[in-house]
Amino acid sequence: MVEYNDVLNQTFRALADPTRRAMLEDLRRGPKTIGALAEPFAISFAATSKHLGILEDARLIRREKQGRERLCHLEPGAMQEAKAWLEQHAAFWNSALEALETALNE
Amino acid sequence: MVEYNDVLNQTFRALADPTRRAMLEDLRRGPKTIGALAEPFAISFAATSKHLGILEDARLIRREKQGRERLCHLEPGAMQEAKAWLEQHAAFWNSALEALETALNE
DNA sequence: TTAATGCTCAACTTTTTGGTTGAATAAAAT
DNA sequence: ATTTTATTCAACCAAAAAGTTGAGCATTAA
Repeated sequence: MVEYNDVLNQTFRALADPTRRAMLEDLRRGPKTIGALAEPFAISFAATSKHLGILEDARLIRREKQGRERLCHLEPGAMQEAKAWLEQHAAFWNSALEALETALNE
Repeated sequence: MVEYNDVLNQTFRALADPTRRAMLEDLRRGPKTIGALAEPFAISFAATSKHLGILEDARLIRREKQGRERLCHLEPGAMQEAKAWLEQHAAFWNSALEALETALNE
């Protein structure tokens, strides 16, 4: 396997799982404990913890110890590179389609 | 595993692999045959064909039969949903940061 | 102090992924 | 007509991912 951009790899991989995306969406409503995040899913606590570990490795969230609980927060910034990658591709298409349009109008 | 958005799943999964991202980037320079796409990588023809199958399933490319070769083209549009997802998240952060800034300026 | 709660860790299983090789197919070149 | 070229297919393999269960560790509540 090629390995030249770990950040993009980790980000896209983290986002490829619907459970993890749902957790990120959940966290937009504010910080939550692991238990609260696990609740909507039919998976074990440990599985949830693993998903959050992947999100944390990808710097998409941060886990903060708070007494015996752990609060998860969204982490800004990590998504930027992935977003930039997609936008660059979209830009390619926009310009390609514009060129086509221009050509058709001639 | 939860399964409520196959399009996002497939797109992000397809983009999570660096070989596949490199192939997409390669295709921005114009359509290429499978052989040409395989060339920069130390993997077999069959492996390349599989990667392209995943990209095709995700509607990121299209394979067009052309004689005994197959030309691959980038496919616009499929990336939009993934891009929109990321932009929505980024927007969340922008507004959160703006709110913070406003609060600090008071 | 003991019991319960919130979470992680370690070991294990199953499924998916990314790769291989060799045979099959279809078109092009000889 | 035969061979070479371009690609796919099928069967397989190893490693990674996603899940499980049960033990272990802090912290809080009784």
